[in-house]
Amino acid sequence: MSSTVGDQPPRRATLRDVAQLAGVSQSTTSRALSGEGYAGADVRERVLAAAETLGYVPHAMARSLRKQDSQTIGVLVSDLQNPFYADLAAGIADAARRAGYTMMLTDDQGSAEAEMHAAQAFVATRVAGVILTALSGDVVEYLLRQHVAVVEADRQFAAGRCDAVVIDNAGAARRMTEHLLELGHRRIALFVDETAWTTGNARSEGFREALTHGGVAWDDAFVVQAGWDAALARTAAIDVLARRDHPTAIFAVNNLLAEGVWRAASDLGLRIPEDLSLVSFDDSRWMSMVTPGITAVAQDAVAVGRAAVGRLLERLGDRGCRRRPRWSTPR
Amino acid sequence: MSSTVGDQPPRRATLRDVAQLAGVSQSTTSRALSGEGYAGADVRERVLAAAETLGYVPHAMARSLRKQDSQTIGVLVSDLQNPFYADLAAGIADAARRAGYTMMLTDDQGSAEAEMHAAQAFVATRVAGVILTALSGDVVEYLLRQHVAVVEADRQFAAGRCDAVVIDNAGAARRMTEHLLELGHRRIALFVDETAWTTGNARSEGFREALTHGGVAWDDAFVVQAGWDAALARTAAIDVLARRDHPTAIFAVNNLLAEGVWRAASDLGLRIPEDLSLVSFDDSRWMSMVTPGITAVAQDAVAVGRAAVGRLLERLGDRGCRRRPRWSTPR
DNA sequence: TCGAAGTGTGGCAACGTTGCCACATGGCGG
DNA sequence: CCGCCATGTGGCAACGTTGCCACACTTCGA
Repeated sequence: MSSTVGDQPPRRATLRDVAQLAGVSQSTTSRALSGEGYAGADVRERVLAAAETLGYVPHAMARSLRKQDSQTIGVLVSDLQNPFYADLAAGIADAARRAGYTMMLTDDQGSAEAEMHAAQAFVATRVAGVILTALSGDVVEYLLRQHVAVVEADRQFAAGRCDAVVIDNAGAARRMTEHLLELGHRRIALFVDETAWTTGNARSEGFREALTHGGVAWDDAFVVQAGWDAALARTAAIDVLARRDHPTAIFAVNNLLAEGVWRAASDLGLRIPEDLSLVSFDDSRWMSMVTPGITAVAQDAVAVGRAAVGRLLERLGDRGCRRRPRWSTPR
Repeated sequence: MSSTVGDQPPRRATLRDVAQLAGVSQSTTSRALSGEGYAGADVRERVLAAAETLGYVPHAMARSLRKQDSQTIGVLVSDLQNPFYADLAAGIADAARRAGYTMMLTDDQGSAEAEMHAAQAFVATRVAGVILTALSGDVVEYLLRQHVAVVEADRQFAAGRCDAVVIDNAGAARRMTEHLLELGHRRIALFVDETAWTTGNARSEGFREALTHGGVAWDDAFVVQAGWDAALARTAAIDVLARRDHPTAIFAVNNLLAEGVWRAASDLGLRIPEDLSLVSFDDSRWMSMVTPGITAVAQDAVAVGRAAVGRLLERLGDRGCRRRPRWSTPR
């Protein structure tokens, strides 16, 4: 009666509003909607109807604040434009959604500062956990100090201190190299990104093992630090391939480097695989389109993402059995 | 004195803790940290030191709840594994980070249900705004009913009812088609995804305009509803190209369809561009690698993403001039 | 007939912040 | 000498939820 006469308050409906409309207390309304605790059948019905008419959507932040837990996981990858990370993110998104979690996603563009910033944002949001492809151990240490559940994906900096989902990089690299040796190659170059990362390191290891085992001498000149993008790799590859005793095969440890090498070969008029064999980690779509084909270790990044979510949920003690909310999805 | 003797409470430090350690009230602590309102120089220093030692990170949710605003934007795209959407997301992520916002990202895998679910999650989180590539007008309507600021990207379902960032699809398609006509092509097929979308529709329009203007009769058989992925497009293309009066050029309205057509041409042993001209929307990396090259409308999805964020911030009345927090980034 | 259990419901505090207000100083002019 | 401003600081309520507890009513067995 004495209320203001504003036509339509642009304010979003709150639990209090629903309670008032249904003519019951907030406590009861909460119980009716969440399905925890007693609530009479008729009351429940009235409450649900009221919620529907008001278009009530519970305030996730308020809920989190009160319950001291969050249904959000933080995800931090290196570069969304790289199909490997995009796939990883897609896998995480899918699994997270299924488990009733939402995903807060960022990429650092190889910048440690951006990475740290993102980590802080995750802590600020009190995410339930974080999945990341780190640039160094620093962020992971920070997150662990903040008691955040962390799962490392793809590469590992804090082995033993938190969960990780990684593939057998050394083994795959070894098998790949053995394949090249079987084809008769003796001068094989390795294009590697970041040896400080477990991926680059393990793949180098596998490569070296296979060479040693195959009785091929290790040649430092054939290990190329090819930088972090296709353009740099292209330049580096042109250099290497222009040498007199150029390699007859190149092993690129990721899709970007493979692209660079491929372009370099194209620049130089080299045919693959006649003039140069090219093998790679990360099976990208273009590899099957490009004229003669490239052999690649198919890394199922989507699966890695899903697995990472699985690990994280396990770690959180959540068995993935989330209740569905009671109110129906709006039309 | 009478406090419990737990060694290290795993509980995260709160404003209250910082205040106690600094020996001032919560109010003062809040002011000192946020930089709003009075705070003596010495007090400020003590508070900052206390925050540092405790590793204090402000609780973003509590802040949002109190201030009734959120520093998060919701982003909903169709498919993260499609480079177009990945780029879009990357652009959004970048611009959002710069403006001090965090991003909540999901993809619906073409599922309207997943889309609606995500929209509800956004509302529940009380995001500041949403950027999306919608599947239909329903989600947009829902979000608008909930008074959420919405920016449509790539395609538009609620024209005039909310902001949108779209390119001149009709114009670009027209110019592309004109190019083909100039090359002498008269039998041109259009591979289109979803004519209910403004993208597909406008591109079809531009195509039709160019044909009409160029005096080429419209042939329904040359408009192919090619489905939503490369595999379907491939099959469809094989069908079309096997006809006696097969087209001499194909215009694919997106990168997936172009890939399908390219593979079909490859299957049939057709050379591009000698036997078949292929033009496309979305300039993907593979197009420049694949042997003879494909002409494409380079859509800068990253830029679209950035622009969408710009629009959204404008809409929110935020001029992008966010204050940096006072505490330094942890080591 | 009375108490105990069973079945619902409401009151209230708390989660971690912030912003309004009131209050405590000190220096100053009237 | 008193009141007033400027400069700081603390108290308190509120944001929207949830969960504990207390309470009211019904039913039932002793």
